[in-house]
Amino acid sequence: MVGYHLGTMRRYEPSAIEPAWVARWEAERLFEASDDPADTRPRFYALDMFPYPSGDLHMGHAEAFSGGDSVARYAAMRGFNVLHPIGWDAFGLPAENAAIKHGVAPKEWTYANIEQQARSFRRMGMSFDWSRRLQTCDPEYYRWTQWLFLKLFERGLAFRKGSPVNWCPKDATVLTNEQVIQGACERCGTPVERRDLTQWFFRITEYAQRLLDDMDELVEWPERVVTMQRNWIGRSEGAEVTFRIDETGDEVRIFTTRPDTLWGVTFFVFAVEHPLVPKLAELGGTWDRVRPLLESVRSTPLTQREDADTKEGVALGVHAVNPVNGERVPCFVAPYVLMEYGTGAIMAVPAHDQRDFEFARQHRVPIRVVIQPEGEAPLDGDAMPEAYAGEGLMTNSGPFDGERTPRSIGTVAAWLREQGRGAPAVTYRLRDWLISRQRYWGAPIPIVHCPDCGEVAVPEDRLPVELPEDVDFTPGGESPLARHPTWTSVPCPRCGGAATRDTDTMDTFVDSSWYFFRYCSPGLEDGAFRPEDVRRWMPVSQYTGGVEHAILHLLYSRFFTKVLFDMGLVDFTEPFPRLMNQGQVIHGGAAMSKSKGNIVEPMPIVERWGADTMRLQMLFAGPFEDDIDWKLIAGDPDKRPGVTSWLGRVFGVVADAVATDAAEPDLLVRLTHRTVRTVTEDMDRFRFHTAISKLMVLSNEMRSALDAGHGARAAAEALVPMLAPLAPFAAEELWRVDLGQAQSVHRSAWPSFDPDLAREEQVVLVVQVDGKVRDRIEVEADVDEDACREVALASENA
RNA sequence: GCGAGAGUGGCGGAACGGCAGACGCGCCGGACUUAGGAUCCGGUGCCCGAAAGGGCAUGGGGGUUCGACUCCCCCCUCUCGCACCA
Repeated sequence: MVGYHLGTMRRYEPSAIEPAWVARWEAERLFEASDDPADTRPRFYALDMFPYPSGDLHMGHAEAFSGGDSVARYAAMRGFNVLHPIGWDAFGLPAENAAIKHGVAPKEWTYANIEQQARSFRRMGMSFDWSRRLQTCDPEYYRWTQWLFLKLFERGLAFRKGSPVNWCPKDATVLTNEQVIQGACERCGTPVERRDLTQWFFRITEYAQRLLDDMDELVEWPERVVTMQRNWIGRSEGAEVTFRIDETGDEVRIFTTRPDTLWGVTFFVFAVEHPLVPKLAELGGTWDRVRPLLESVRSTPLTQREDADTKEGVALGVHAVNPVNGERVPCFVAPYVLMEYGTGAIMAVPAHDQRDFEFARQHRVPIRVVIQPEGEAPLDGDAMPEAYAGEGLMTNSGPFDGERTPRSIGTVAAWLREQGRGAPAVTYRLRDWLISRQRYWGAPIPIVHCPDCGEVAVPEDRLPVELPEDVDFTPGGESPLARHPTWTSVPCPRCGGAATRDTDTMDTFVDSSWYFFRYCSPGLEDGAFRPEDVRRWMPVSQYTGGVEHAILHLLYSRFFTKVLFDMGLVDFTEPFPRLMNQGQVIHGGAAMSKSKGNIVEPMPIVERWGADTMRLQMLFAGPFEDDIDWKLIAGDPDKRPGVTSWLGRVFGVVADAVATDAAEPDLLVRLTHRTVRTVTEDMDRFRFHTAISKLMVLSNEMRSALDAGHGARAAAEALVPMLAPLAPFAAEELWRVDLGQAQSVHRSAWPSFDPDLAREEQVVLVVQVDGKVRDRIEVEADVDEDACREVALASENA
């Protein structure tokens, strides 16, 4: 029975069916989450990282949302009350650049792009609850971003301090690191300078330990994301030790992870920005040589600061006294010591730290060995080729000679505390979160600066502090808000006197650190969210998005959640216990970019072959978390994609299955049950590509059965719902039209299976002796090892 | 340098320690066609062989096991993070 199948009578025409189902689903309000307290279904919060509206959707969105939408639809079919919202992360610099470049207002540009993306999402058939849609640039949203700022301000978690920025002297404007190209302004080519501004910070460092601890117990994330966060927080254990400057009596604290090497200190180094440096250089008579160093570092753009040479540095002409042995060692100032980490000054042990070693060689400072490796020739400070950072026995270390390191680290730290010369200490690499941006298109910081009262919070009932629209975007000068003629002037909320608004706006990461709470109480006018709504929906059941947000966005959102917990507004501390990262979509081995001319866009594919094809191409390409090289999986763009042909065959096979009432062969019945079992396992683990391949096997077997004159109706009734999360339009069409179901497939139950029928019947046991195949025996699939051995030994034809 | 992950056909990729390469793309041959970018049938890891059949194969080398892509040790390569963090 070859040649034309009955199935060719049922044509698959995605462009004809897909838009009609979009309209139907919306009319039926199929994807709105239920807040009805009488709804007893367990809840499921399927969250996708919300997009930034720069133009239309790109392939990365198509990949991420194909996966996220499958998760949401599958959960609904498994009986969950699903919340699957969408919104836009809509503030940010690109809108301002568009204003400068094309003369279009940031607001117009942003909303036009959002509308475009919203249309594309609808066309793709994403199962979003559109009634909860939000945009972070809406005053009704950023009003609550500002409110959250004030809550942090009240708790002392928002504060101002001086901090350097990249500054272009010609354009008189602050530049982001990305706007600095090889030390020069990207727009005018002028060399960039550093400038200190007083800026707002969030005190995330106060939460460093909790951010670390909660990861161990409360989140199930990809290992690499956990590792990245852990490294970013960068906890180090060691000791704090106080040195005294001999010439002035100043006490200077340092942090070290190696207190066991204290007896090997031969010099002492200050960061260039350390406040004692000018005074000490003056006293030491070295100011003439120190000042040029300070100035050269000052004029180095922030982006190039870390390229500095480890060996660079200048002696201060003063000495520090080592508290453990009273020795006087020379002090230096050097760029390799960072003001931001630790205390901004270090003890230097060249024998056991490579950077100290190189510096010592350059500046002819003695190298003294205080850790000797065991069972090797003793190290000689004058002859060693590099620092020794390994284990060994302490030596030349007074009371601790012979102690074994690294165990001795704790011993020495405890001793320091007893002696009052220091104490065990912990330091983090994490720094406070700089949220000030000298930009227009962001949420204004709701603070008024009063000459008499200082920093005054804008009262909550006067939020939002709205962005003015009549601003000047021409480049140059201060930020548009600072230049505005009237917006900045405002009476002080406390004393009523003349005062000025803060003209900084907030980092857009602030906007995106709480949007998932807002989705729980859309449009709420008297609060950021209702605690009972958040209690019902959160924490998020499954978060889907790019690994590029592995550090900042996730860390900041976790921080906000912990602050809200401390405020008593939420009853959990981790917002996203489960996370999955989609891979990147690349093209020809490289990221897609305009300059490479290798951009492929999803919407033309959707228009030509259908949204289901686009989804299946993405999901079938490989594991969801792996990168996809479009060039390798897509083939000729004018040829019908393989997955489209498959959907066509599914249409044929389902139509044929409906048209016959012949009995189904046992083989097909068993395959159907087995497929339900294994596809369910795949969907539970987001193994979309293997789920699809198993559905292909089932549809192929159905074809064979039908061609042989058998039936396949029950198989079709299992196949179509399993297809629903992956190719929602095709499945809906087949379910409601061909299978004649009244209700949407997306609100029907996920198919179940009979464990007896779903069992693998038999497996072939290959008996090998010394690598040679001796026998092949059919055994029941679920026999245990002992039974196997018995059968094998019994049958062995040796 | 430190950390994480990965090496399987021409390609994307499958494979609770049990017939490696499922499923698909591509390619080859055929059918139907004015045509094929549509559809259908068959073949397709490599080598020897007309065939039957045999040999070799999961980055390399060891080990555990009746049996290893899978578990253990060493090495090589690649990708991705972080990178003067005291």
